[in-house]
Amino acid sequence: MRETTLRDVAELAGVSPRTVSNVVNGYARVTDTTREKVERAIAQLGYRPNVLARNLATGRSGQIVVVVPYLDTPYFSELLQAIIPAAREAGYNVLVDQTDGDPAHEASLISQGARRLLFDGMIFSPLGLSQQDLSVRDQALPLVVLGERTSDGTFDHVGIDDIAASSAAVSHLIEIGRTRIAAIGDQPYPTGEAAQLRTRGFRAAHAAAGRPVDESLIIGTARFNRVDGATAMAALLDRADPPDAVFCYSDLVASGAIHTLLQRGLRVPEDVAIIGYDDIEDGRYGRPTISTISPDKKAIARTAVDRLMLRIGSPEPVPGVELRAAHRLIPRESTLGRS
Amino acid sequence: MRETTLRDVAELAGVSPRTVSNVVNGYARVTDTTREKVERAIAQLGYRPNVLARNLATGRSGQIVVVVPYLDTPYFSELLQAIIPAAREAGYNVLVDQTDGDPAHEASLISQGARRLLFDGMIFSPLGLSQQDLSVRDQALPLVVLGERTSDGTFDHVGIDDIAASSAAVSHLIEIGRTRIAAIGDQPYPTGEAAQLRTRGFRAAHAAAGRPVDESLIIGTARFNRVDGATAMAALLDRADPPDAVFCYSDLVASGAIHTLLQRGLRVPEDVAIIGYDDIEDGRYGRPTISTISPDKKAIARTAVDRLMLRIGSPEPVPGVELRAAHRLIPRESTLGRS
DNA sequence: ATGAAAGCGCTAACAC
DNA sequence: GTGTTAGCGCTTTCAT
Repeated sequence: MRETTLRDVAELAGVSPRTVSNVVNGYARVTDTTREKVERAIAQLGYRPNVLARNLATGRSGQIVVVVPYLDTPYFSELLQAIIPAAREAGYNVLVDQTDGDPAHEASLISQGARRLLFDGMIFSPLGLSQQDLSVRDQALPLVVLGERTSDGTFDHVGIDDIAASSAAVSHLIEIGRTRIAAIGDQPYPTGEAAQLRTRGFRAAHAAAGRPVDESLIIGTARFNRVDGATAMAALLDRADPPDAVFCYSDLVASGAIHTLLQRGLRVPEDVAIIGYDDIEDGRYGRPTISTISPDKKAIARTAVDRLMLRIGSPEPVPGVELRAAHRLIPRESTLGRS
Repeated sequence: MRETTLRDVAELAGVSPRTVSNVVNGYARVTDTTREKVERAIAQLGYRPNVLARNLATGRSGQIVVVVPYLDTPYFSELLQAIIPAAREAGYNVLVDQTDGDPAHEASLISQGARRLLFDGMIFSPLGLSQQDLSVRDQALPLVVLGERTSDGTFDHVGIDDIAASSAAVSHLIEIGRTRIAAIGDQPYPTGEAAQLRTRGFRAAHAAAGRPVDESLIIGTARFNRVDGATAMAALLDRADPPDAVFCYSDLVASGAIHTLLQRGLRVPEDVAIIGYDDIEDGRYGRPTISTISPDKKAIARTAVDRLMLRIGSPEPVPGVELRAAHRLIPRESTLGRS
């Protein structure tokens, strides 16, 4: 059986398609009697607008896509959890894509307009893409970038002040009296901009305290996963002069590091204090609970969606801006011990 | 500037739109010379098909929607992580929706066809919906249901054998010599079908071992989160006769339970052994690592997508079937201790 | 406030 | 193998 169309409704109600459209979309003012007639016809026929047809006619899809490197990384899933309701509130559905951090995949997503018309805008959290790559893109696509990037003026960037946040984390370690502080997660290459900001914060905190940085205590990792943290921590412990505190570039890394420490019979924070980054839910329930930097995810989500809506709605190009969400230091057991 | 259309390409190449369409979609065979001409024109104009127009013409959107209760629950994000690539392989994009377990939201998603045409099919993991509710739905929407449900014949259901899996978990606790085994997570009401299967497995294992079930050791929780596990465990420990083992209905519940135990200075598994369900990544890195039932998530994802593709592709209604993915018991430190 | 009609850009009968 | 053409169902300009 054919689906009932707007035209069917118009016929039954004895009005033109135009009027039905007006009623459905609440555009122009319609007489109450007309509206009622139309609504009765809609109800009677069980009419529901064909979104596909509307999309073609309007040239908009009512969808945005959110691109993250890994969906099963708690930070991203928690962020997505916040983005989806915000987008829905704005009348948009959310498509999700994950790139596995693959630079080629990421590049194709922002350059190719193949799927351009499938979504009206994109919220993108790049991983394998350098700042350079980010600028070679389809300018027509409204874009908001998350994470540790800098806007080149053609898109908005929403993040927290990573250097300040990292510095606060390390300062906290210094304040509780630690003297040999390591960092796990550096990525000193073009696509590692995110990590490098953390490292700069690490250095800044040392400088502020008048402490020298032991470069050998800055450990690189390919990713920010538990296994990376576990491995790096093991390497640190195998040295002659292990650290008494570690700034981990994510809570997952911290979780992995703690795992290694406990497995070797060391105590956290008595022997080694640990602080992470992201404030994922795990960190609040592990043993010990993980001290961390908490980015305001709700604010990030809302800001990103709001800016994207603004871009989508604006006929002229909107200049790209840098937007900072709040963050705060949350000390927990992994630096303060059991209370 | 207007976007270049298929018609522009046809004109430049000196062929009909039909032929261009054929080339783009690889439908009918096209002469090599013609194809080359067309492809050159496409490249020259930077033509890219308008997906919206194609959608309207074909009546299909090339999108499926995956609906889960909570995106930031590791089990679901891990599942989604597996579903997305599987769907992409089949040529589909994935829309994501989360319901917060809200029955009204869930019901509207499967009944209202308002957004029907936005996706060709749905993979749905209901939470607040009873089996009853599930049957009152838009029959036109190809649907695959995940989790602990039963197909009513109009949709497919993909899950694992929850009773057998739960029974295996509890049998494992019995085998390691535990005698007072509790269960955390029961939900003895219409929307708690999932939990009830686990409880049945709990009973089955006791029966198989010729043990009576202490009904007072079956603790209900509203959800399967860490906080629920932590609270329920505390209640169990406050009793005169605490258990020496607990079967938790999810790894998150197990994680919460362990949190409470350690906080009270009890040892896991020496004092209380814990086994969970889901095999989320956290469980492999906590301290202790969590014994669990591991559903084959990749298999679930692939099976669900395959079945959905089959439903979408079939003109006649496809009879709904029950599909079981594999599961296995993974004993870890929370029952076996440190190795 | 409502009607008539022209597309939106593509697909797919139907011919040749 | 390729051209012709009629929609897909809606929005929206232009009249009235």
